[in-house]
Amino acid sequence: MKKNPGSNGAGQRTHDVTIFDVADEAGVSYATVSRVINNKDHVSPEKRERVLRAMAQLGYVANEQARSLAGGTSRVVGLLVDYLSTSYMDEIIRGIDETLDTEDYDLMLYTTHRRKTKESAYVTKLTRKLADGLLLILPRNAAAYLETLRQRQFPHVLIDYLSDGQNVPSVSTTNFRGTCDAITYLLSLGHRRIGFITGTMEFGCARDRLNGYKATLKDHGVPFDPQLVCEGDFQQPCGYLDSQKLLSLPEPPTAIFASNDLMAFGVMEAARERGLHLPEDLSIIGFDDIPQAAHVHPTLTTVRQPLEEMGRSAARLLLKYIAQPTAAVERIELPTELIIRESCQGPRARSINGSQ
Amino acid sequence: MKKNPGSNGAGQRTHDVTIFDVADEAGVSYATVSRVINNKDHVSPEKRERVLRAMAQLGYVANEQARSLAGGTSRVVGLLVDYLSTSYMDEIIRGIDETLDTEDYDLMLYTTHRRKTKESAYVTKLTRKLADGLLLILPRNAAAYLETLRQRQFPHVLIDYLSDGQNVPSVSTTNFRGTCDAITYLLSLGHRRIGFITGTMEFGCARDRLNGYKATLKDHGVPFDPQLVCEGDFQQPCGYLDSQKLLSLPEPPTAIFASNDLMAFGVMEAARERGLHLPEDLSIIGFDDIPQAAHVHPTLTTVRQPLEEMGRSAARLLLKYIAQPTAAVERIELPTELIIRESCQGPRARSINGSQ
DNA sequence: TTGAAAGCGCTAACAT
DNA sequence: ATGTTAGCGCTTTCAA
Repeated sequence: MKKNPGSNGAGQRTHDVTIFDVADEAGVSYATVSRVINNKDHVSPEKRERVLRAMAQLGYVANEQARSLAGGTSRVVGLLVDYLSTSYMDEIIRGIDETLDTEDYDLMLYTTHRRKTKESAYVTKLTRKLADGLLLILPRNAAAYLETLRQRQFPHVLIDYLSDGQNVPSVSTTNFRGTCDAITYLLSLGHRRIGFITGTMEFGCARDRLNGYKATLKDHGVPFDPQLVCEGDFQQPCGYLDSQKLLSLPEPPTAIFASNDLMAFGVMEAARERGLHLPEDLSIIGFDDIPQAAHVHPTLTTVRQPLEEMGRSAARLLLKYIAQPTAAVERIELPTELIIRESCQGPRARSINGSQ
Repeated sequence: MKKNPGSNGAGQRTHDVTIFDVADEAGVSYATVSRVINNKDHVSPEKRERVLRAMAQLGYVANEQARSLAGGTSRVVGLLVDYLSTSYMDEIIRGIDETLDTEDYDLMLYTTHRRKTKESAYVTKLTRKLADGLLLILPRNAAAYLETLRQRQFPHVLIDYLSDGQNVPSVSTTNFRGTCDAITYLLSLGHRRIGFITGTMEFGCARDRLNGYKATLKDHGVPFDPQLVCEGDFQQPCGYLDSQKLLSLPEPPTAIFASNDLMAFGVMEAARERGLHLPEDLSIIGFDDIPQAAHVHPTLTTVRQPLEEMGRSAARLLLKYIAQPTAAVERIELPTELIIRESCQGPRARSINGSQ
């Protein structure tokens, strides 16, 4: 006794409307309905029209689970992130969303909240056909499962992951170059003692930025002073703390480069608390250009990463791998751009040009 | 000619390991394997053991799509949010995650990015068995689909949604009471001119906070001055702008209540830019107690919402509705708590006690 | 306790 | 162009 469409004795609807009901209503076979749903050829305009009307009338909505089971594709993309609280993530996700949306893909979110081991567990789960592909933003433990992903030919793209040497599908930006631009700019303003607050050093992007700093100083014949470098963690409080340290130096920096905007905000805070005027007494430069950067005071000069575009590129690349899993590994590197706002100017006292 | 398990002529594995393979390996029927997977009774310890071993050995992972199709439950919960960039969201999501994780549920994320109409579209989609339940944080357009959800008995819980009067499953906090506490505190410090920056007024929580402000003033016999109220939008730049306005008043406030921490940070910025010392020249109080509140300088006095607990409660309530869809509508209201830190003190000049 | 068998709603190959 | 049929991997009766 099948819980059958149509025949519901009592007043209440017993089940959701299926492809079957639509077929009934339109007076065609349910294969035809399937064809219409999937926009296949070989359906007469007239029947297509009838099916469409029946669908609308019945309020048919496809059961994704069933489509997935039958067709082997879930139209879901897994997204693995550490945490969500920064605009950095939000901007990237916006880009991902946008791209996936046009292709009618959904996003499954897994936040590890810094529980490193969660990453692998989630990856295993997603891989099992729950998702068609996997996007990872700033993964911490990628090495643990990257090989599995590759072997299983499970489509995946990493965002902002730089594994020196490894050939992994990824989207990143010109971290090295971007930092060079920033430091060069500071140098051109006359700064010679430039403080540097790193990001979390386990990330390749953080290392690249530090390297950019060192290389630029060297290029310009400015000696590298290890005292001017503090290790940060990409969080605002750390920027605050590190800059305290930097500003307490016997010979403090006249400018500080923070490896992301959030830490730059911390620097601003510390500077202001010491009664320094910005940017007269201290130039500050960040990295990312999150929306907030344009809204602090003074507005923050920073190295812009095209976050939204990173998300879009990653999603597009992933979609490509989903369509053809054997496509060659691509490593997309998007250009950064120095956005000059108000937070930097020439150094006050020991100015190179000795003015004032 | 079925693409059959086991019999893969060539070297390569043709398919993922299924319940079928496990049954083969363990020498039992696949129904038994299903029983083991679902922790059902009526399986001899010995066979259970064998199945378990086979599963481990083969690295079996269930296909959630199939389980869902067959069993009618997807073990997925949909989460609808506007945007992600604030700790507010992250904290709540952390709580949701935690609870769902223990019950082995996954989270499907839909970010509307302020595109109001997206909400309804997503709700329809999720509803169609893609998810077992739906969680909405601060929905903007809830009225549009709440009735449908109710009629279909689709499990859903709204977070921080206050529809005056409507009986909707939800989790919120004592917005009114929390604001009263904050204003009372400011009053007790001697403040009489207290600026108020509202949240987005379309949200019930924002309205409740404003009401709390008005009620408290009235209770204490302090006349309400409309000039002291500015409409905000829960974003930092707005806090900055609104406080500029407030501080430019002929008779500026000696304290400002911002309807969330983010806007309070904006107030701090504006105050500092004007050369005001905090908290001597201006007391500032926020709402939320996002992690950052403890890390700014001065540390922010604020009305704490138990964000993570809100997430947990909402998830728990949703799980309950999933288990029994006809359970009575519950509206959970969690208590807020005034967290006193450094950003408030008595007013300087026109002090009540006339000291200094 | 265990196995056999019938679907869940759909896609895709195969007929017609 | 359209219909028929065989599964996708699993849960769940129903027998045994």
